[in-house]
Amino acid sequence: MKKIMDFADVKACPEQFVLALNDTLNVLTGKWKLPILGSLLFGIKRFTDIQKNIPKITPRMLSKELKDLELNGMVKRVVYDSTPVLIEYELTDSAKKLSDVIDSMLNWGLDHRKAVMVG
Amino acid sequence: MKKIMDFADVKACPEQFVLALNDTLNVLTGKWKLPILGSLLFGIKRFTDIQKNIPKITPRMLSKELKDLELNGMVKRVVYDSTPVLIEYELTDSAKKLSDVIDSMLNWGLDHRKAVMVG
DNA sequence: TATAGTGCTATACTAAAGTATAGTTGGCAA
DNA sequence: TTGCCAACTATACTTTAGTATAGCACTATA
Repeated sequence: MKKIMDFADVKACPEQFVLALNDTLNVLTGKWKLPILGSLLFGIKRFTDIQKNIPKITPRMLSKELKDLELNGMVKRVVYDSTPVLIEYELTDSAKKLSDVIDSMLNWGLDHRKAVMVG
Repeated sequence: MKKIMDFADVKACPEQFVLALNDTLNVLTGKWKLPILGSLLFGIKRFTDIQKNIPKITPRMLSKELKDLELNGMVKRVVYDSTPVLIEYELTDSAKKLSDVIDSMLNWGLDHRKAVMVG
């Protein structure tokens, strides 16, 4: 996997900051991460529930992205050993706190649109 | 160009919010946008100055990204009709305000790292 | 026995993002 | 007149991201 960012040469920015920023961008970018996080914000969901919220996603991508989000501590995968086996996905506390970041992105985006309109 | 996000089916989120969030992500994602913005945060720069700050970027990518950032109202390109012709790049006011967003991303990233370490 | 639902995986593909390398235009300095 | 600097552009390429389509293992229901 290639790193999205490479700040190695922007000396003024300490490495831990680069890494932290990198982490944040990584859990937000790509076509499907925000929709998935958005779907899970409304509560615990199963694979097919998320698919219903995001009809255009393929099972391959949903599976891949959920794995990725799990690896990055954004999503908890809970397996119920019932018949049939049920699997639930839920956001971690950390992931829930992302909404503050999203708010600030949203507000900047709205302001920026206004600024660009006015020119 | 393909859209990065497609929230069309996450009904709860009004379109203007989707667009604004989309805009914010678009000016942040990709391998080089943050390094370039970071370089310009330290002041007005010329093409080769930015290249010196970010040695690994190719002129093709720098040119492409600067155009993109200009189109998105993040960067102003000023041409001095001197000999030789000088060209300067500087951040717009809107772009400077991005540092608040970046701060919030940074803080979330730092917290998240701690949370994941402990977890 | 056939069909359908759940939670996926496999294979093959296209499209977008990024890299490598060379070349251009124009002036200028040695 | 050779070579260099600035600010790029052109072409070809590789890598990563995302899509399309099919199928599997298991169980329940008709």
